[in-house]
Parts: sequence; C-alpha cells; structure tokens
Amino acid sequence: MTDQTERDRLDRRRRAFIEAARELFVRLGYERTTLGEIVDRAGGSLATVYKLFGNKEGILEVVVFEKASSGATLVREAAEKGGTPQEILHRLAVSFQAHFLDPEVVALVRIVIARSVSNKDFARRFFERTATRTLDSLQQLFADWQDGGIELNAPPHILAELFLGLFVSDVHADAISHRVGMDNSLERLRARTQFFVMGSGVLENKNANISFEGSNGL
Amino acid sequence: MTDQTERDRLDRRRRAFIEAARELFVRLGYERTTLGEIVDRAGGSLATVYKLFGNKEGILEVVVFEKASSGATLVREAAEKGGTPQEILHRLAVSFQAHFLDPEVVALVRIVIARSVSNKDFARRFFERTATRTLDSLQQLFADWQDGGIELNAPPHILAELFLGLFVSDVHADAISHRVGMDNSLERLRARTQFFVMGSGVLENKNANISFEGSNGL
DNA sequence: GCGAAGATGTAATAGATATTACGCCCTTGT
DNA sequence: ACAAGGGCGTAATATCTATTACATCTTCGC
Repeated sequence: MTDQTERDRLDRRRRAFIEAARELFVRLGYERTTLGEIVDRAGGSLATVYKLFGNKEGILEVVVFEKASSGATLVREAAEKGGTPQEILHRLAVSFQAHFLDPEVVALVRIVIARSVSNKDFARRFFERTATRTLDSLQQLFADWQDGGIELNAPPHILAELFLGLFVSDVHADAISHRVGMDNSLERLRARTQFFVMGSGVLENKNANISFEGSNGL
Repeated sequence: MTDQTERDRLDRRRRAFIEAARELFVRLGYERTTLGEIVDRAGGSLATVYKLFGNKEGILEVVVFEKASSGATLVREAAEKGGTPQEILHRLAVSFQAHFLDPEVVALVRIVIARSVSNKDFARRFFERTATRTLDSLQQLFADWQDGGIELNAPPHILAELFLGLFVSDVHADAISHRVGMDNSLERLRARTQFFVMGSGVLENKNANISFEGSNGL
C-alpha cells in the first residue's frame, strides 16, 4: 500500500489549494476568483481540486471555516488572567478588536454575506460557529460574575449581545467602507470599554471584585 | 416637439424597471438577477433598459440610492418632539430599528457589501450617504445636549458611534443569519436604550432636562 | 527498475448572461 | 391621415467559467 505517502502528497496539495484559494478569495472575492487561478497559483490541476473539494463551493467552505473561529477562546483567556471586571473587559476588548477586525476575517465575512443570499444554510452555520458561540461564552462570563455577587443592570444575555455588538458594528462598517477613516486607536477602545462598564453597572460593584482590587485607572 | 409626453412615457417605464429590479434584487441578489427577468417583469425591452441606465450596474445604483437614506431625518424628528434625553433616545431607537432592520434595507446592504469587493467606490458612497450622515446628525444632537448643560461620559462623536452601533450590529447579524432567532421585541429595545442612557451618563443629569421633567418610567 | 495508483495538463463540454444590433410598429403632434 | 421619433421584441454576439473527460506522466513501495 502507498496509503501514507499518498495521503501526505495529497495533504500538501490540499494545503496549497487552500492557501491559494484564501489569498484569492480575500483579494478578489468568491465570484471573481476562478478555479483556474487557484490552480495556477497552487500548482496541481483542476481534476485534483474536484477530487479534494467536490466543487468550487466546497473549497470556499473549507477556507471560511478554517479561518473563522469563535471568540470563545479569547473570552476564556481573558477571564483566566483574573483581575477586576473592568480589567478583564478591557483585555477582552483588545483581543476582540484584533480578532474581528483582522482584514482577512473581514474579507471572509463579506464573502459569507454575499453567499448568504443564495446559500442561507452556509451563512447560518458560519453565524453559529462564530457569533453564537462567542455570545454563549460571554453570557456565561457575565452570569458567573452575577453569581459571584456582582449586580448587573441587565441580564447576562443582553449584556453579551451589547458587548459583542461594540465590535460587530465596526466589522460591519469596515465591510462596507473598506477602512475609510477607521479609527482603531487604543483610546477609542478604552472609551468603549468604559462606556460598557458604565452601562452594564459593573462599576458600581467596586468592592465585589473577582480576585484583586481594581486599579481604577482604566 | 413631443418632449413632455415622451418624457412621461419614459418616466413610467423607468419607474417600472426600478420597481421590478428592486423586487428581484432583494429576493435573488444582484448577481442572480438577470436583466431579462427585470424586463419580463417590468415590460418594455432590454434596449430601453440600456438607454435609461447604461448597464446593469447603473440600475443597481439607482435602486440602492433611492431606498437607502440616512437616519438624519429620524434624528431631527425625534429631537423636535422634545422631552428628556431618555425619551428622545427611546423614540429614536424605535424609529432606527424600524428603519435599519427593514428587510428590504438589509437585503440591499447585503448587495452593497457583496459589490464592495469589486466596486469600492460604490460602497463608500453608500456608506457616506447612510452611516456617515446619520453619525453627523447624532453627534450634533449630543453636542447640543452638552451645550445645554448635560454632562456626558464621552465626547459626542464617540457616543454617536455607540448609539448607532446598537442598531448596526443587529443589521449585521441579520445580514448574515437571515433572521434566525432575531428578537426585535420592545423590551429588548428598552434594555438597549437604558443601557445607552447609563453608559453615556445622561441619567445623572436628571435636573438638566431639555424641556419637560423626565418621566423616570422608561 | 517495476508496476500500479493516482495526480497532472489539456482540451472539450455546456450553460449562462451581459451587451449590442436591427427592423418593426405604435404613439404623438400636426 | 401622416410622418417620424423612439420604444419594442428578437436574435445574434461574445465571453466567461464551472465542470467533466481522458490520455500521460510521477511517485513510491517492493
């Protein structure tokens, strides 16, 4: 049998196709990227593309779902470092901004939205694996805080939507405007976090800190 | 001369083309709508479409810019009715939600985002005429309040972004998920307005009302 | 080296649709 | 009525690209 080595060879081809496809999809969009271009760039042949991915949509699915992950990991990481809610939220804001406003991610979001018209299911799965999961883990975070004695102005699921919304609205603006006059400064981010802290009510729980005393200098 | 009547006839055709195109663009998307279908639905002929709009993209531009207006009018209307900032913001939230989450508007936003890849300028003009103008008028509203003695937690332009962001994030979710599990209830809207009121700091200015006393029952 | 599995390159298929060309017929003002 | 400008309908053009078919060449274990 040549199973193992054959698989290695195919895997290398597969990787090459995926990288080439992603690069082209991001730059040109889905419709304007032709399978011929992908093959030209990755090497190999059309026949192999069809063997590996079935059709053009198949390679898009792989590219999109490989790149677009949920923010659940970021939530966990930010929470694990401890600190006051303000500190955690600010750390989370920094990593959310980096994650969701990554130009490749935004470009893929554009493609998903475009395809969502003719392929609703695809878009829903994308939404499920990104937004919904992130929302769930944010909701859990806020619920934990609440259980820990922190009084919140709104139920956890509402706050989760609101916090994520701070970044989603930027993604949306970026998706349309292609970064015209986008301000991703740290000051803007701080102002947003601060806004959320005030609106959610966590600031009124100064004594109910999670583990340390809050440095109030946010 | 047959100027006047000719113009009338053409105008009627033009309207019919635009209505048919919008209906089809919204339902099928831009790429999947064929000029032939538009003509079938509107009557007339391909030749006339080209005479009136130049090409397929031309008719899209007309359809999009006719439907997508800024929220500046809504801001003005909400402000003119007077009341406390909370009341004004809540009225504004109601009309923003109705306006931005109109299914036709969302469908056109999808199309604009899809076209933004190959036609950045088109998308930017759209962004300019919708988001930017709405932001400007919101910023003006908050600046006026500030001038009137209301202390705000953040500069007007930041608050404008945040307030608009509350709705934009919903548009974005809708654009991707096609209304799976969307909750447009009034309670959710109230919670969001309340959140914004707390975060922006206008609630701390209870005595600095605009014209009436604030009913606190928001 | 050998042989086979399968990747490769090329070319053919196949369908879709934006765009153009053109002659006909209707509407309209005189 | 009529003359004419212009919309109408149809057909032709002109690509473009996903998808398939096939003969050939590589690769890799033996």
